[in-house]
Amino acid sequence: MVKKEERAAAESPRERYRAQVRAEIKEHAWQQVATAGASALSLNAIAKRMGMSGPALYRYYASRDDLITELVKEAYRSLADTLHDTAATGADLRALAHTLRDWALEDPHRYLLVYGTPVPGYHAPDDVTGVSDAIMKTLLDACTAALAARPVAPPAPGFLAGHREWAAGHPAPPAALRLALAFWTRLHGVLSLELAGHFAGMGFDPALLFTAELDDLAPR
Amino acid sequence: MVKKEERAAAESPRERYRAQVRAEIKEHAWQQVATAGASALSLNAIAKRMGMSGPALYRYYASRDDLITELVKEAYRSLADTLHDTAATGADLRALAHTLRDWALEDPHRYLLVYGTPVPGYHAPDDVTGVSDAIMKTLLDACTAALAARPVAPPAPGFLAGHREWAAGHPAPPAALRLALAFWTRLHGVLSLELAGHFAGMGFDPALLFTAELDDLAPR
DNA sequence: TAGTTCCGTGATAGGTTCTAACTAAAATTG
DNA sequence: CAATTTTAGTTAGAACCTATCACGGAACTA
Repeated sequence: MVKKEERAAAESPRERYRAQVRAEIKEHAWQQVATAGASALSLNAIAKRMGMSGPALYRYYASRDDLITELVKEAYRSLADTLHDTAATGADLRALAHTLRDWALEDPHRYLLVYGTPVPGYHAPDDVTGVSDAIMKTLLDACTAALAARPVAPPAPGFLAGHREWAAGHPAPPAALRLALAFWTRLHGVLSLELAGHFAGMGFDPALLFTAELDDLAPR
Repeated sequence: MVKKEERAAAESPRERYRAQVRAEIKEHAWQQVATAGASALSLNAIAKRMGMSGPALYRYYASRDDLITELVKEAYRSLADTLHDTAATGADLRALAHTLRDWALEDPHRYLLVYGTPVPGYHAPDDVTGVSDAIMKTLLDACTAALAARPVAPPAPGFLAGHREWAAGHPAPPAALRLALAFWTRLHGVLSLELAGHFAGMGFDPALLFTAELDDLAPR
């Protein structure tokens, strides 16, 4: 009864098929999420569109929440990778912000899946904390660099002196922590209100407001 | 066939009964929203808890979306009233911000119902625009007063010069418009991330971050 | 008291997630 | 190569959900 599949990385054709079907399900799920939001995700509809009948999907995802969790994790990873790639080109904080906005506008529901109202019942799995840390790391790097290049007066550190375990040992000065937090919350404030349609009919371009907030965070 | 009920404010007992049942339904709905969020709202569950069977509720609310819309409008009104009441006592911008935060923490799902991810399918009715304007008016009043009392350098107006139709003819200077917008988006940024649990495990008090952002908006 | 209006019911249709039992095919084993 | 085990997908069904309809009876009106 010893598993013989321990032959390192060689995947059996069954596993490859399984992975492919899982990917196809996710693909349909993303399409559904992009058009109607996460709460409108229906396993039945996906199954029908894939030509198989309802319960078959439960071979691939234990539950609807499981699939949604997978989407959340993928979205998180996508954002982390996108930001990391931008940062790797030596981009500054401003470029990072525009990358974030582009990523959000590319698929608004995907952004809301990560940073919006938590979906019905599920709890964010522990897996995302790692990815979340990765996002925070690139953000902290950029903030540290921005402050080193132009030590503009930050919005005052203060309460962060004693609480920096969330930075996961990142060697960023308190001012960088404060800047990263402001970067995150302020840009999310503008972005989420824009994506939720709260600026509709106000007659100004949300992009300009985003840039204005960014100017305050990282002057050009 | 001339309606005789036009006798001013005298309501027929039927109408009173109807209004009372509608209120009771809303009460149960709020309770359900407060515990599990708007997407978990179930007409059937409410009916059962009220001791009557399913379809009876459709005499009082045409659909589930109708009930949710009612909740959204009520939440909007509640927020507008609360802010207005605070402002009426001569409170400044900082007090207004703390009123907002208290209101949000009092029932997080109610805040998310207004400013969070839009619920499944429905579209915000036009009724809310009036209440939204009322909120904006008290906010603009406070911002104008704050700038008059201490003309601290605002985060630069700029693009708002030409677009101020959303202020609904309010006699606020562009700097106040910019301040109001920053007030809204920044505090929402902190609040929504806090309510969604994104600060969990970071080891700092969200209230302090909120205050820090507020210090930047309206120095004490 | 007679008439009308309206509330609440049960039945029904169609939707969802998800479990259970069964079939059939494929991979692994002897 | 044959037998066995593992696995994919099916149908049936339970337990929910929203929403519509027709009907009986209660309540209000005149």
